[in-house]
Amino acid sequence: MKPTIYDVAKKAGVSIATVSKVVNNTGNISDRTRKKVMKVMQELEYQPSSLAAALTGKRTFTIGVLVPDIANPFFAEVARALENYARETGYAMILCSTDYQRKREQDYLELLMKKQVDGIIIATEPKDLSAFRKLQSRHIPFLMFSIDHLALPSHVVTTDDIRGGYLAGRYLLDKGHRRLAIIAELSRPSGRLRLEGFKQALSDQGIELESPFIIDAISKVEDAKLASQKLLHLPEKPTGVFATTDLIAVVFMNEARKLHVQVPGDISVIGFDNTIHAEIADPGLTTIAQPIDDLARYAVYKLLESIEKPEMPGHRIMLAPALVERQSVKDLKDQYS
Amino acid sequence: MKPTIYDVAKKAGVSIATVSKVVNNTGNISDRTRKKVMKVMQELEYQPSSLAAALTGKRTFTIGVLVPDIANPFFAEVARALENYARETGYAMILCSTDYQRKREQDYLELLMKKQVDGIIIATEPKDLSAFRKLQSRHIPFLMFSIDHLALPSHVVTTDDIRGGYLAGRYLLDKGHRRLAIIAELSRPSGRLRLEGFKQALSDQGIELESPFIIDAISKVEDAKLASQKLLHLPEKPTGVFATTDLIAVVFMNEARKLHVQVPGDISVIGFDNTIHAEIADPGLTTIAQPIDDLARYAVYKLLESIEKPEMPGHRIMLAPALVERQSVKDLKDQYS
DNA sequence: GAAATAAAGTTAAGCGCTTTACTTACTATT
DNA sequence: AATAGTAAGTAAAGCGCTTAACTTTATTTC
Repeated sequence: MKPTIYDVAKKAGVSIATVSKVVNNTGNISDRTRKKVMKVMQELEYQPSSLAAALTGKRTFTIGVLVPDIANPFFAEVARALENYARETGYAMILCSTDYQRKREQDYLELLMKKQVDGIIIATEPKDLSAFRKLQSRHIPFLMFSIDHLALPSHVVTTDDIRGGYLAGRYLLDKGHRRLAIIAELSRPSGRLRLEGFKQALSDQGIELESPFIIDAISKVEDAKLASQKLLHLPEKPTGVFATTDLIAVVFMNEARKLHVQVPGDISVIGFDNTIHAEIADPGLTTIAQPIDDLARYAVYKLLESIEKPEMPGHRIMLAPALVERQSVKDLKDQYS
Repeated sequence: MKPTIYDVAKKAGVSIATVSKVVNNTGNISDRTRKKVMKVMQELEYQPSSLAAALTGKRTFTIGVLVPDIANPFFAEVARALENYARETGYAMILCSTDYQRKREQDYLELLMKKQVDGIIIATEPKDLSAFRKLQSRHIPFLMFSIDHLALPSHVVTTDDIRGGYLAGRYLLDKGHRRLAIIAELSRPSGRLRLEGFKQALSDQGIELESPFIIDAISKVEDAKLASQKLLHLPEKPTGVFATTDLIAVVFMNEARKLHVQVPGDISVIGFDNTIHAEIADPGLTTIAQPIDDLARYAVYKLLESIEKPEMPGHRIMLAPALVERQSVKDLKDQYS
């Protein structure tokens, strides 16, 4: 049987209170006693039950992480980064894929509350605001990750999507591109913001993005294919395309190749997210990198902060994305390329 | 404050034992009382603390999952499938990426023990057997996923890698290929088994795989590039290549293209895992699919089974992989292709 | 209608820990 | 040597729940 604090106390000839103090490094314990207790703990391979500890008002040292789908490489990387920072601070992470379903979201939030997690990181667009209000009324700290939701007074840590779109646009312009198009996930806020930033960059140069050059797509292979084909069959093809996710960008490059349209020879492509897709793609995909590691660090630290001081008002932290240059964009001003 | 069982009991005018019985559907409770208690629970938004329940000897309804790296698409899909089946049975999943590091593995196992998880699924090659023996002596059920370890008497659920390699080999042979090569992850058991199966298929046809055609690689972009180049610069190039992971296969295809070697025109390629890479690749990558969903289902169910009856001896379940045909292999017997 | 049986509830102990309030044993101060 | 002050340790209550053992109430049986 797993040894308990009583076993340790008995074997060491002290009270359980003393053992508890040794374990938690609190109170006054002589060096002699401390050593004796530690030795016994070693011998018994004693491990305090965090369950019991949590029941007495201590933390559970567990956080919940809600993502839409962990099988999506972007969220997999997010989860990995979050996990790293959580582990560093002694926290375990319960992973929850909501699959964009309201029911799953609700179920998971309930589960997390039952388990009394210390806090929750939400990286999925909320379907059910009332569930979140319940978190609030229960004083369970939570934080929106990469999702901005004005209705919720929680902390928010997100990439500056507008800026990302702007960067993409300006980069293409800098490379001499003027006839531009975008394939954007308009069904998602981040997609719309990226579009907005992109438009902004163009209008700063007096260029307007016309609606045939704005194509809506979901970031799934099939849908991205259709969108790509639509774009590739435009009577007047753009010279530069911004896809709001790497997956869309890579699928676009494949479709282009099938039609003997060279990338970047005939059309330049820029993606978003800097996932493994961008790295593997051929040519390497120039893309806007979300600062995933920084986002994760801020997220975990902010969450722990509001676990400690629950009354803190929610901050909104927006981190700048960065351009990662690979080979998918041609410099039109460079006649040798 | 979060309401407790006492709050419910008081408001409903019954004892806490009665409330407990209503919650767990045990004992004898009249319909009238049950309804009354349920109503109060609703009003108070009462949620039983699984912490407290677990402390009284019940399950924690939490399992731990150890993977090497959740950011790796294959493990991301594994995690997703496991998560689905865990959730279905009311379990939460604590995710742990060991990063192939002994220290992290140990830390996480310790964490999971402290949290008193009901069981652990291990999808990473054990670095520290003694840690696992500790699990055994503590009677914490665990299960090896997609990893076979003879020293451990636990359940094992894995893909039949030998068979997978065999399938790959036979498929290439069926398509008329005779000069074959393999890029294999020889540092990992699964890679070695896949190689073995591949060799077997060839030797069944009286063909021997010679050592220049066996190239070792780690499943990372840089290393896969080097391995691919080595293969592509062989004086006598093979007509068919088996890469033991999709990532290697895709990188190989890219390197081939750079050298103006057509896939599948000049060289056919077959991968392993059927990850998103295979789907996105152009041409679509023919690959051996691991039955991830089935593996996950078996894994979760077997684990829960041994949580219920801890004394059951460990079974070894090996599921057959399946070939997924796309466009990366040319049929040499078909002169029109 | 009394005794036996079944149904519906309750009491109280215990799960493994933390923590407050308390006791005991020293050390320092005058 | 008496007093105060500090250091080291303990006793016991309580966290929110489950459950065995028990009591009370209702139902059946002859």
